Amino acid sequence: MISPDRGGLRTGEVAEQAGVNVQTLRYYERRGLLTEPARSNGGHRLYPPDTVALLNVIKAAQRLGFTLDEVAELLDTGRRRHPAPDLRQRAVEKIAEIDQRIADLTTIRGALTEVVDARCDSLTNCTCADCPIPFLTIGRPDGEPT
Amino acid sequence: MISPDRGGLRTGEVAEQAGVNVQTLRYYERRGLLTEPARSNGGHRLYPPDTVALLNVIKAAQRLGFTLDEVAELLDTGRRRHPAPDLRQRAVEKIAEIDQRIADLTTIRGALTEVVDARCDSLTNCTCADCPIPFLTIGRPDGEPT
DNA sequence: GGTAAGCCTGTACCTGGGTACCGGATGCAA
DNA sequence: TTGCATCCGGTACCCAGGTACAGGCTTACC
Repeated sequence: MISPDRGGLRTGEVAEQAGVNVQTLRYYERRGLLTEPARSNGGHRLYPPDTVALLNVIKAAQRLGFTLDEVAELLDTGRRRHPAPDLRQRAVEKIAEIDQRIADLTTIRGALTEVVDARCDSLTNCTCADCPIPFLTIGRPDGEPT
Repeated sequence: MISPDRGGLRTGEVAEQAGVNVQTLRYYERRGLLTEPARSNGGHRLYPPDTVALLNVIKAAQRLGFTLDEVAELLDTGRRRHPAPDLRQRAVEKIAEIDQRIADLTTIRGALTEVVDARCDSLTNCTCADCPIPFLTIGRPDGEPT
């Protein structure tokens, strides 16, 4: 089952091999993650074979918490052969972001635990003693009382 | 500066006291978080005074990580005077969700640390020895190789 | 050359939590 | 009664990351 060489992979082939929707390929092209591929005489896209690997890299970067804009930028600086301590720099920043998110979630978790421990039974008319709900000040923008 | 009693608070008053946009009140009404208030002869909404407190409760619940749909449901079961061990139950489930999110973030953090430690310099053409990027299998749906 | 699968562009839609704008009606104080 | 602030309903828009559909063209295979 050797596929015929037409000078590149077709959208459907790339999409299937990368485990991605066909529409997503065109979406990534619009977003600048994929450069515009060659075309057949009839106007069909013909992707270079390493496109599949590139898509896997993109998916890996997404799993690392980078947004598509960030991935596009990283790929772009890579293409331009910048001096590029860029990736490490970005990774360090991402780690800080993640630490912050974990800290926030931990705070919220603590508040939820309080709600459970106090045996709150209602958001608005909780009958439990020392109900913590009115005092939930997590991340409240101002210190105003409830 | 005693405001005249017209049988309820106007949207602008509620919005200001709750620190919320006026549009948000109508949005919450559509979403079922606020019941439809009484109206003036001219059709203007007149909210009962405890609406401000209710909005604070909603905001607190949001900060705990509940979606608006979940808050609406919790308020609804509260209104219907269900037996309602509901809130506790939901809180316990939320805690489990949060634990999962923290675990995911921790995994990602580990992978990012690897990238930083290995001194990766490019997403696609990293020149570092033992580059971990191709092996980033975090949360990959299938075990297929990169 | 026929036919079906695949691809093309363009546009609209989805989730979640709102925000903004429009033209017209109301509320309220002077 | 006049004038201005506020409110009304309806609709469109924002973010991110896609997905879906319509109507028409190309490619591939027999």
